[in-house]
Amino acid sequence: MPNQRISAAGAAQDRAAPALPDRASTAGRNLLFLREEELRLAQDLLFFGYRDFTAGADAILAGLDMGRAHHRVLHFVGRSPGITVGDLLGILAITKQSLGRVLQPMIEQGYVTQAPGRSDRRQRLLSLTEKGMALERGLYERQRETVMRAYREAGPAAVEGFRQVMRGLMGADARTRLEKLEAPARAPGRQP
Amino acid sequence: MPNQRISAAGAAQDRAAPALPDRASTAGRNLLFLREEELRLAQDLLFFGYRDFTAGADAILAGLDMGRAHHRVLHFVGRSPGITVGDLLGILAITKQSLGRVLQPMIEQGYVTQAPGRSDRRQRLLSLTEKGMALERGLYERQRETVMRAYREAGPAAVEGFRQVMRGLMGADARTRLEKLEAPARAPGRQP
DNA sequence: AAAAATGTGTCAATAATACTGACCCAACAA
DNA sequence: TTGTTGGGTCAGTATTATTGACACATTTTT
Repeated sequence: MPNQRISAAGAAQDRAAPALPDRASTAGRNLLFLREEELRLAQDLLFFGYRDFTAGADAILAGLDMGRAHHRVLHFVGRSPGITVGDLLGILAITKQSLGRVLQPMIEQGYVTQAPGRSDRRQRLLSLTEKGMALERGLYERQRETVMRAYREAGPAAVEGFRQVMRGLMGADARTRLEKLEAPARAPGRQP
Repeated sequence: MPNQRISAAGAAQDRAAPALPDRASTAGRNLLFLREEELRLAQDLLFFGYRDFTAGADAILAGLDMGRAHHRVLHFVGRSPGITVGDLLGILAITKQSLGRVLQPMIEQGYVTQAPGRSDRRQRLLSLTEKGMALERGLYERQRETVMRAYREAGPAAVEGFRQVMRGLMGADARTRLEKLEAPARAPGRQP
C-alpha cells in the first residue's frame, strides 16, 4: 500500500451491484410505488439540501482562492487540534497527494501550523492558527445562518430525526469517525 | 445574459457576509456553546452522510465512464420526462456548456433522446430511452439500499423530521423547484 | 417585413478537485 | 541492520465545473 487512500470511507459499500435489475415483480405494485416516491424524494432532498447548505461558504471561499476542500481541512483540523496528517486523510478519505495540494498552501499562507509529534516525531500534528480559526469561524457563521433557519423552522423533534437519518446514511467507517469527533468535544481536556 | 447559469439556485444566498466576524460576546457563552456543538455536528453529519449516500452509485458509474453529473441528468430527466434543456439547467444550476459536455455523450450513447417541442420547436424535450431508464433504475436501486436502511433504523417520525430539515436547508429557488418535481408525480397526466 | 429576443448548441481556454504510480526521507521498531 | 511507518513530492491524467464568444433556428415584437 504505497500512498493511496488511507481508509476507504468513501467506498464504504463497494460490493458489485447489478446495473440493470429487472423491474420489480408486478405484484404489490402499490406498496412499491409509495416507497419509490419516498426514495426519489430523498434523492432530491439530499441533492438540493446539500448544495444550498454549502453554497454560502463556497461564496466566501471563492474570494480567497479556496474551495470546499480547504473548508473541510479548516473544519476538521479546527474540530480536532493536533490531529495527525494520517487521521485527517482517513476522515476525508482522499489521497495524500490530494490533501497535500490544499494543505501545503494553507500552511504557507499561515492558516494551519505543523508541530512534530511528542511521542513520534515523524508525525506532523496539525492545528489552526489564529488566522485559520478566524476564517473557519467566518465560514461557520455563514453556514450557521442556513442551518439555524432550517432547525428553527423544523423544530427540535425534526432535528433529532434528521440526525438519526443522516447517521443511518453513513457507512460503518464514517460512524466510527464521527463518534471520535464528538467524544473529545464533550469531555473537556483533550490530550493528556 | 449570453449563456451562463440559467437560474441561480446554487447562489441562493449571495449577499456579502463578513469573512472574519468578531467572536460572539463572552456573555451567554454556555448558551452559545450548546448551539455551536449542535451546528458543528450538523456539518459533520452532512459531510459524511452525503458522501456515503452517493458512494454506491458512484461505484456503478465509474465502470461506465460516467460521474455524478451523469447521474443527476438521469435522475431529473427520468423524474420529468419531456423536460426542456433550459429547465434542466435551472434545476442543476450549472452552465449550458457544462451540461452539454455530459448530455451530448449520453444522447450519442442512447441513454437520452431529444424531441422537438410541440408548441415551440426550438425546444429539445429530453427523455430517457429504455437503456437510460434501466441504468437510472440500477443507480436508484443501489441508493435505495442505503436510504432504506437509514429510514428503517430511524423510524417514520425521524424520516419526517429529516425531510423537514432538508427542505429548510434549501433556498427559496430549490424549494420551488422541488415542489414542481413532486406535483406531477402525484397528479397523473402531466402536460395538457 | 424587419428587428429583437429566446432556446439551444459549440469552440476555446481555464480552474478545482480528485486520481494513479513512483519515489524520497526521517524516524521508529525488529 | 533491516524493514516499516508517517509524511512529502514529482509527474501525468480525468471529471466537473467555470467564463467568454459566437452561431443558428425559431418565436415574438415592433
